[in-house]
Amino acid sequence: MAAVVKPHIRVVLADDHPVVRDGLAAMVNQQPDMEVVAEAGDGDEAIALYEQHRPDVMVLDLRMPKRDGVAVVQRVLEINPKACILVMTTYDGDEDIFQCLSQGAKGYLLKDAPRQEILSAIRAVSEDRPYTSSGVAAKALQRMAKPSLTQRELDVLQLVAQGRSNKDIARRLSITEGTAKTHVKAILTKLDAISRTEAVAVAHKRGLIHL
Amino acid sequence: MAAVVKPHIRVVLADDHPVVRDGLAAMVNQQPDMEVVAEAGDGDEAIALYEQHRPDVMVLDLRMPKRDGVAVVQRVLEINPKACILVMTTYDGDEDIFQCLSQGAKGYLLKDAPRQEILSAIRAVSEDRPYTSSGVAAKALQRMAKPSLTQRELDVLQLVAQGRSNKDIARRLSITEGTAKTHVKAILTKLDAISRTEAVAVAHKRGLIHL
DNA sequence: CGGCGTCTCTACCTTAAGGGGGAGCGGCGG
DNA sequence: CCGCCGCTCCCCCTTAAGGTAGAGACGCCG
Repeated sequence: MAAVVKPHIRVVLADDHPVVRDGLAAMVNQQPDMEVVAEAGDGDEAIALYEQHRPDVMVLDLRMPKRDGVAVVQRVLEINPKACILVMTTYDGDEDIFQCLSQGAKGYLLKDAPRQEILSAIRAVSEDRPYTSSGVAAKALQRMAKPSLTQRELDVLQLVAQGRSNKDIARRLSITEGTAKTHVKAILTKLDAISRTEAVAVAHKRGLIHL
Repeated sequence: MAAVVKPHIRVVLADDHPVVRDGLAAMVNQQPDMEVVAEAGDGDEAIALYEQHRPDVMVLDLRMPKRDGVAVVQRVLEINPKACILVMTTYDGDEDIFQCLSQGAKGYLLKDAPRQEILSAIRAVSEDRPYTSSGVAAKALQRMAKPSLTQRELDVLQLVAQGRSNKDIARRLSITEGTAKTHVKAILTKLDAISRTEAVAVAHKRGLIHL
């Protein structure tokens, strides 16, 4: 076969909802310059299909069974550091998107974006141009200004969100109750919350935790 | 025009994500006996398009801007008590589905359902047969066994989930702090939680509140 | 009408949570 | 090498939260 003048953008989709995959596939396959070559329903499948098909673009849902978007981005970039990954999510408060982008995902997209935006995002990423949904850049700046939680604090926050007491948290993390309180106090300060329950609300809104 | 032997099932879709609407539309329009006649992106639009097109089936997302699924079900059934509504949601813990079903929605569906299930649900509802996603019946029974919260308790719970203190809740609801505590205590008992934070976690898991 | 559930309020008591400090220790980078 | 940061632990103190118990007012339904 001779060289094709206008090669298709080969796309792999990964989303746990069949209806979303169908929607994306319909949109993509309607384009003359795009083609869906595989669809994955969970994180493991996404990685396997990436390796198998080596697509130009991978469209990846952030929340998936077995392995979430962040982990998939990591693994795929290990396989191919030049992989073009477009991360998709439902909620714009998701903290994970920053993790994905800083790890090397080329683009980020909200699921409620209109057709045109989704398609142009795929095109941009396929040409190795970064794409970020409107407003995300602004959010990134806001986020930079706000104090970030340490890993330990995120561990504690997770347990707080489950309704655990300081004593309970201490037991689970093998630390003293006093230390647990210290972490909780740090969390309250950083999230600008008065009570642990408010901290959970704030953290959830910012996408620091997923209930 | 003569009578049609096999009339199409006319469907109106309502979902705030274009990609989901596309997916559903692609699935439905591929069927020889179905047809999407309109698509809505929010609750108000959904009601307007129902009135305008009088479809055989309305597929409705539970969480939508402007007016949520419960309100749309109510309004549409006021317009046409025989309307066939299929409610769709992402999370199976959603308490609202029971409200929709008891209000007269004909079917309930999870968004991560496979193509075949979605299509057969639409067919069932179009023939006025109820359809419920597997496991929902079981959940309904579980739910019946569990104590339900009063409206006032739900009001309090909502504020608790926002991280408000008892005193704050009392002010906002124009009651005394003691009464607020009484309500919170009732909530803790009914949800089988030790602390307010755990109550929020449990309530969120059961879909009693949306953060 | 008489009971039942809801919402309201009360008092007392125990425990957990939050605020304000200080301090030692290990790693990492200037 | 020294300082910064994260993790750990400790003190004391105030306040909020949770447990127990009782009671009055209203509306709904058998």
